[in-house]
Order: sequence, then structure tokens, then C-alpha cells
Amino acid sequence: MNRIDESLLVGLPPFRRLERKQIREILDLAVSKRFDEGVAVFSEGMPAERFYLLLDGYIRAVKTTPGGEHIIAMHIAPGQLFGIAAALGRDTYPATAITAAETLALSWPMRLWDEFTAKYDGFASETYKVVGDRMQDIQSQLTELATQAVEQRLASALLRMVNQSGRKVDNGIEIAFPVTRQNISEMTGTTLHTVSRVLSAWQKQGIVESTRRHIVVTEPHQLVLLSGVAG
DNA sequence: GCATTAAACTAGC
DNA sequence: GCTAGTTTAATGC
Repeated sequence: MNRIDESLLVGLPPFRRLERKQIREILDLAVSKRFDEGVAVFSEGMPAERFYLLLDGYIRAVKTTPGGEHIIAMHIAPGQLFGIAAALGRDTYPATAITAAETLALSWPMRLWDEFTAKYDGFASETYKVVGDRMQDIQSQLTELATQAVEQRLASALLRMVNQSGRKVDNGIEIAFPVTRQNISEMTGTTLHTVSRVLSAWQKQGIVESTRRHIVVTEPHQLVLLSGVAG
């Protein structure tokens, strides 16, 4: 079958407290699958048949509004669980999972969720902590949307992506997956035109350097200032 | 301060 | 050459 190396899971939050042998058990129940960029791993409202662990790549959790517009609720980075509807007491997926880059993921049947949380020490507590963290993140984004101006929300959105996926390059920190102006507008509740204007302004000020689908933050501290205390 | 509309430009297939 | 992504300006709420 799919013989996946145990070291892939060792050290990841949900499995941190497990024995090598237990990790082997879990892996033997997993299915691994590769996804191209821009495809849906699962869709909002569909029966949540499996839950996933992202090994490589990036996932966008996308909600569709009644009007047919898209909202990017969050990004998932390698090592994180996603599609964990059971942890939220749901039997359908709350959002669509779109790959933001070429992606490799493990998955298990959702019926194993209760078994995992009961059987493996730390699995439940670690995952519920992750769920809690995500809810806090969504919560603060909500407050942001309601209270902050567009420029501040944009700064926060860039910082969030940098924190989750930033990798050092010679001139700053690069967001590790492709992002378009449209994507950022869907994260911040604005238009791609406004995103474009603000990013070009920041580029002139030397805060970011962006080419198409590609952003390097050269002055993270300046973004922090722009996002936080009114300036 | 921001969305909308429109129009033109460009990188990459 | 086509398409998706981007930029810029004009206009109006």
C-alpha cells in the first residue's frame, strides 16, 4: 500500500505525544494524494467523508456568499489538519478547500476521528487547541473587517500570510505560495483594484516588492505599524 | 476613503 | 496570439 515515512508525522502538533508504533498505525490507515494547484480537495456543504493532513503545499479555505462571491477565510500551512468537520460537530464541510499550490495531503475516513481522539493521547487536546487558535484568528479578522480601514486590513492580511508561510529571501520575507491581487481582495473584503493601488504605493515606499502572484515583504516592521496603531 | 467602470499593459503559456 | 493578472485614471457615492 502507501508506505509513508513515519518521520513525516513526528513532531506535528496532533501527533507530538504519540509513540512511533502508534504513528505507524495511523499512517497505515491513511491515503496520500497529490493535488495540482487551483483544485478543490473538497467543497463547502458536501458530506464530510474524510479529514486531511497537509504534508506539502498550501490550502485556501474559501466560503461562497449567497451572491456568488468568494471569501478566503484562512490559509492552511504544511503540518496542519484541515477538513476536520467532526471536530466542529458537523457532518458537512464548512468551506471549500482550494489548493494554492501543488499539494500533498494525507486523509482518513471521518469515522476514525472519534477513534483517534479516544485512543491517542494528546490527539484531541492538540487538535482542539488548533481549532481554538483558528477561531481566535477568525474572530480578530472579523473585528478588523468591522473597524479597520482597508490599508490596515491589507497590512494584517499580508502579515498573516508571512507568519504562516514566510520564507527568508535575500531582500526580505517571501509569501511561499502564489497570491493574486484578487486573492488578497477576497481575504480583506475589498477590490483587486484597491489592493493593486495600495501594493504599488507600498512598493514605492520600499515596504514590499511584488511581481505577479508573488510578494516579498521587505519591511515587515512597517507593515506592523500600518496594521496596528492608527497611523 | 473607497467602489466601480473602463481601458490599456504584460508575463507566460 | 490568447488569457489571466495587473495597473492606472476617471467618476461618483
